[in-house]
Amino acid sequence: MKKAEATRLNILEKAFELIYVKGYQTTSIDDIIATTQVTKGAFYYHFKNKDEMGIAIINDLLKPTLTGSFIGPLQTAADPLTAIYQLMYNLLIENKFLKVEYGCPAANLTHEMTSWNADFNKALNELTQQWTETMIDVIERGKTNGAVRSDVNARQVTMFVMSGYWGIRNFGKLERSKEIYLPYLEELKNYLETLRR
Amino acid sequence: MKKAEATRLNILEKAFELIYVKGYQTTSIDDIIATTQVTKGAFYYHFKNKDEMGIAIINDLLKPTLTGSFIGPLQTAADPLTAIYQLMYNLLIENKFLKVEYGCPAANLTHEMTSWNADFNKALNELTQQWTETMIDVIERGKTNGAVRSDVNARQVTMFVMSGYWGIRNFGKLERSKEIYLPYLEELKNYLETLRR
DNA sequence: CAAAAAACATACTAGTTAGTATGTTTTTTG
DNA sequence: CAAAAAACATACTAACTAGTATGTTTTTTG
Repeated sequence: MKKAEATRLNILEKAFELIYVKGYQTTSIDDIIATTQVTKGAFYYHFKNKDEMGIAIINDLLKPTLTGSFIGPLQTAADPLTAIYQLMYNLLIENKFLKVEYGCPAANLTHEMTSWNADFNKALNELTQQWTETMIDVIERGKTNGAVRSDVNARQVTMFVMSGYWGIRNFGKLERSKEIYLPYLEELKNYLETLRR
Repeated sequence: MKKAEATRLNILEKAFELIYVKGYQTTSIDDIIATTQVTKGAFYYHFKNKDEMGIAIINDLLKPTLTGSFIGPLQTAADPLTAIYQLMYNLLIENKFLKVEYGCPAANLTHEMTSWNADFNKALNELTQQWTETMIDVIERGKTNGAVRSDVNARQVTMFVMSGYWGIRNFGKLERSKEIYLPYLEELKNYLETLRR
């Protein structure tokens, strides 16, 4: 039971790529088996149906990535405000995997699926919660060690910052150029400075 | 040529409702003609194809609404910072048409369509530009009349604020409750106050 | 009011979709 | 190494999709 795991992972990765670019609804099973070179029998051996595969993408691919690229950099940071800015800068400008014209994979799925699919909603909610709670913790830590003003509401700030991130991804899709991220990042920096003690 | 216009408008309005709730790709022509009680012949008399109808929804329905509900309140305002906050509050909390679980119609279409459909991209870009430019003007006006600090970068602030709006709509879809808007709105208020002279 | 154009109605088609039925091959295990 | 289970392969189906072909009805206009 080792090759089978590889097949499953291969399906998830290729399917994720297609869905990131084309959207979930418009990526067909036939698309997926064509690009994976896996037959339909193999696909349905590993997944009960398309939605189960979609949920698996969130839980088995996105969650670990989130932990690595989104959560790790925050937790190890000395100064929380700089860390938040640096994280956003990295995600928007440096990250080679996320493409400006395709936006944020998690945000895409949220937009497309959450209104009418409870399973996707649950999985994506957990994903988001994890990021949110981490950022709240980091800010609270900053309040304790004196880097952040003590009257700052950590949850409010987190919601505000994360909303900005998702929203600027929307602009990116419209403009199809990372240029559009720059004024956002500048103002994010200004805003974060107002929280400093 | 009066009844025909009514038929066309009826199609656009019902189709928009369906698309707002279900998404563009997953709303079929058959769905639309079923809820409008209009036959397929009538539909294709008014629209060359599905995409032409989609673009018409943006240009003939969304643009006028934007002008009324999003742009008007900004232009007539005395204090720009309060006006921006009030606009966001109204859109998120008071507005009876926009539902928290379905998000922002323009953002939904942007997420779903812009990556691969140039016509949708263009129409949605124009829509967004109109709102952006208005907000920039309002802030610049505030700088002139002394309500806003003169070192504030109006475009940066606009991008930052509008990103927040779109992003918090994402959270709303996940949480399916307007409660989630409140911490965002509080922090928006805090942020806007830092721009005051 | 009659001819012409506009507006709508019905029946159909070719392609695509998720999913299944029924196999065969490969791997594991006693 | 043989039986059993896991992993994969092929061919099919029923439902749905956007769009069309070919009508009929309604409205406009000279």
